[in-house]
Amino acid sequence: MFSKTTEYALRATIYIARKSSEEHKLGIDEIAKAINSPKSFTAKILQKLTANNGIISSVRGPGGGFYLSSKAQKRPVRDILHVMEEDGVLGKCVLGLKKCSEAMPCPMHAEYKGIKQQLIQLFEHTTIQQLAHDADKIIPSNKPARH
Amino acid sequence: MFSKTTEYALRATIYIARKSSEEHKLGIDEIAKAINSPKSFTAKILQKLTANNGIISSVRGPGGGFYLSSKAQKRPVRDILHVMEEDGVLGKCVLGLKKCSEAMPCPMHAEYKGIKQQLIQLFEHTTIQQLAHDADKIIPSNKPARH
DNA sequence: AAAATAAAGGATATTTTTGTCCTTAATTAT
DNA sequence: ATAATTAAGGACAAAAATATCCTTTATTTT
Repeated sequence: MFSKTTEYALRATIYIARKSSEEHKLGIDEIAKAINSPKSFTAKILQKLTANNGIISSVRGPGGGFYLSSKAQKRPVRDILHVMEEDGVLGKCVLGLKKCSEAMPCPMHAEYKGIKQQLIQLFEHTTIQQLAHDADKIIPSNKPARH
Repeated sequence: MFSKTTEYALRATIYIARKSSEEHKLGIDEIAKAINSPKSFTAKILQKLTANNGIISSVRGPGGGFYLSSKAQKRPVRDILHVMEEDGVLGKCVLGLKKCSEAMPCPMHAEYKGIKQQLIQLFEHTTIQQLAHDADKIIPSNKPARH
């Protein structure tokens, strides 16, 4: 469905959401190892997600690393796809036609329409936080409970 | 969702289903033009779909070309994906995890599960013929009516 | 038999995606 | 100030996907 690049982006962001906070940032080594992705390549992806007040926050130097602000946590997963310039795949025609619409439908349009809508809804309505929380219900993270 | 190769495979097969018969075969030039794909590349794809009693039938020489047997018409669209070795994408984990299951779910598993099932069902239950017929309802082909 | 037609197949080229490595910049601790 | 740490960024490499071209084989027509 998505490119490896986007898969890494999703996995990394969700991992950071689960395990980090502004007080406890994560290094690229830990992240890449945890999500099983090539380190330098993942670094590039995080750079992209970090650029111009993006989804992920980062700080350089000792004690630095990546984390997700609580505001970012509430953003829809689709925002990750958008930064990776792959949110297009959600609405794309299954047969790859550039002009495929209600007025000019491809042969699969009617059959695929409903699924496409659900896909868009899923990524639009699901927040990063929700996924992080879901994951924590199954495999609890080591993120310290706040009190 | 799919690679260009698979998109061309789907478009070409559906086009052939609509416009060809054993008595009226189609040449690669017509097909590539009609589905808006690079000719030689499409030829390779058709080769693959034709190989060892595959989905598409072909005959060389004058009057030759590609066509779909009525038996092939009744095959599910998933068979095209299978030949293109891309049927895996339907069941694949959205986050690209190799081990993602009910027992070891990825963070999106629960949310995506239903959509994945629908996707699989769609490609399994829809036949090439159905799509060709759907398309004909909108843009009638020039396929001569049989009587 | 020869010529013409059309797919099959091999070799190669181009582009995109994926991945690595090294240097630079920022920040902190000594 | 200096050294250590960590992300940012540029240049390059490898692999995969996409695309083109040319030759061969099968078939039909002349």
